[in-house]
Amino acid sequence: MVAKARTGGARRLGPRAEKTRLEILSAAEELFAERGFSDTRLEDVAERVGVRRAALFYYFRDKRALYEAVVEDVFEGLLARVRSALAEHPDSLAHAVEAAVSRWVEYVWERPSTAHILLREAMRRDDHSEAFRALARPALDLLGQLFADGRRQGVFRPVTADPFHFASIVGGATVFFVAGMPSLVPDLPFDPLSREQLEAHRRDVLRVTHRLLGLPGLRLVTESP
Amino acid sequence: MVAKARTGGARRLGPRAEKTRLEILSAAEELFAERGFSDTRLEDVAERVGVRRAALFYYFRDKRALYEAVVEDVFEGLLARVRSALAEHPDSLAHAVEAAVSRWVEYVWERPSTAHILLREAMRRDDHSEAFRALARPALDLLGQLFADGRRQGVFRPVTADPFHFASIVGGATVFFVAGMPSLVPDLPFDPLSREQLEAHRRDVLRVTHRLLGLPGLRLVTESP
DNA sequence: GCGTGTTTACTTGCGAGTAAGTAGAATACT
DNA sequence: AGTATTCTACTTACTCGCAAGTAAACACGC
Repeated sequence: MVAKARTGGARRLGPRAEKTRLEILSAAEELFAERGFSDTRLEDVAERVGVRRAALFYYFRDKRALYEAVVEDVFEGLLARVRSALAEHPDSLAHAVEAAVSRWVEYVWERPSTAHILLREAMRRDDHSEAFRALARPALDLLGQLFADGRRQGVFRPVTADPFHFASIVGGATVFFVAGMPSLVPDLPFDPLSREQLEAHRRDVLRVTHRLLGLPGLRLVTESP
Repeated sequence: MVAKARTGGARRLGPRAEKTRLEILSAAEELFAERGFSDTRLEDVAERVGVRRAALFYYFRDKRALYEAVVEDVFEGLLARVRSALAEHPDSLAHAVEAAVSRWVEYVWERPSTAHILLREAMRRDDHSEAFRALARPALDLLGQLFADGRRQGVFRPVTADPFHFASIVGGATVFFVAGMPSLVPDLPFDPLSREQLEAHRRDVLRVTHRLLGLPGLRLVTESP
């Protein structure tokens, strides 16, 4: 029986090849983020890597599989980041939430594909990527748990602090700030994605967090003078 | 000289035909919103209307022109709505802003295509639709003017109340609430787009508005007991 | 029998996926 | 060591299907 699946998926790769694979992944991440799935030409991905289109099929079964790999990569990083932020403050829920929100904002800013791809995935009416669901589920559970704890402990506003609405606002705000506003408002006197503006955004989002959850008497950790 | 442009654009239409044109526009609005430009098949638009695909070209020059028409339609409505809300409170900026935010949330909720299409337009890296820019510009000017007034009158927080960041948060939150969350969190125990949840969202967004602008001592108009 | 609205039946181009071939490195064989 | 063989990482050159756009014919009211 000669190898049936000559093409695509998991196989052992030499170190050289592993590098190309990562380059493909990263080129694809940028393009999928910028243009979305359908408007991304594999031709263009290949060109960025400096390789022929057909080479992509050596590493990934098809376009979809490449996309899924990208999604997985991006969201795994995100979830890990938020988790680690929460873990930094095991004693204070309020501080943990602040840290998590802060890190969320930073991650999205550092890797803007996150914002674009998250938005694109969120807008799909048909079913999501395998990869996406695999990460969305635990993320939501985490959030749910957090709110349950926060309300039980009396740290969060009793009734109106709701994970769903909180996530809409904080999630939406940052994702839109990074992925939407810059192109929406094209000729600004400042760079909307500069470090400075990021800090302004984070400050606002923390204020909002504070207000929505009703965190009692917390000075914002990163508030500027 | 026989008619050169047999196809597309502006022409006088009988009342019957005007109706079909509107049906096409509305079917296209839904599909473009759901799937985006590239993933929308004119075939499907036609089918919804109960007409053959080729008929669309009688009313619109090409796919792009149809899309532009949809965008124009949606955003004109939005801008008008917000303008009229502002006009309702010529004496109090604070109330005017609250009304505008409230109406914005409602409009997006009533016509969710707004959220989807706005997001899709905002994510484009290439240049926007003619129709979109034509509406974005005055909307932004309006916002800028509003903030200038608000700060001059001392109604808004002096330094940190910035139109760009404010729009990121309030705009992003609502748009994401309507267009993103429902599919992001698929099996919720409640309908995220019910009237009830809308009210919860609006309440939160007004709180956020209040906090970000530093509106002095305003009881939220729609706060529930 | 003429314009307005709609159809059927094409053309065309583009982009995903495939098949087969190949240079060169790695490994095996004597 | 030197030659043969196999594998790895690609390339070139196709196929194939789909969806936009076009041309010409056609229905139906006036």
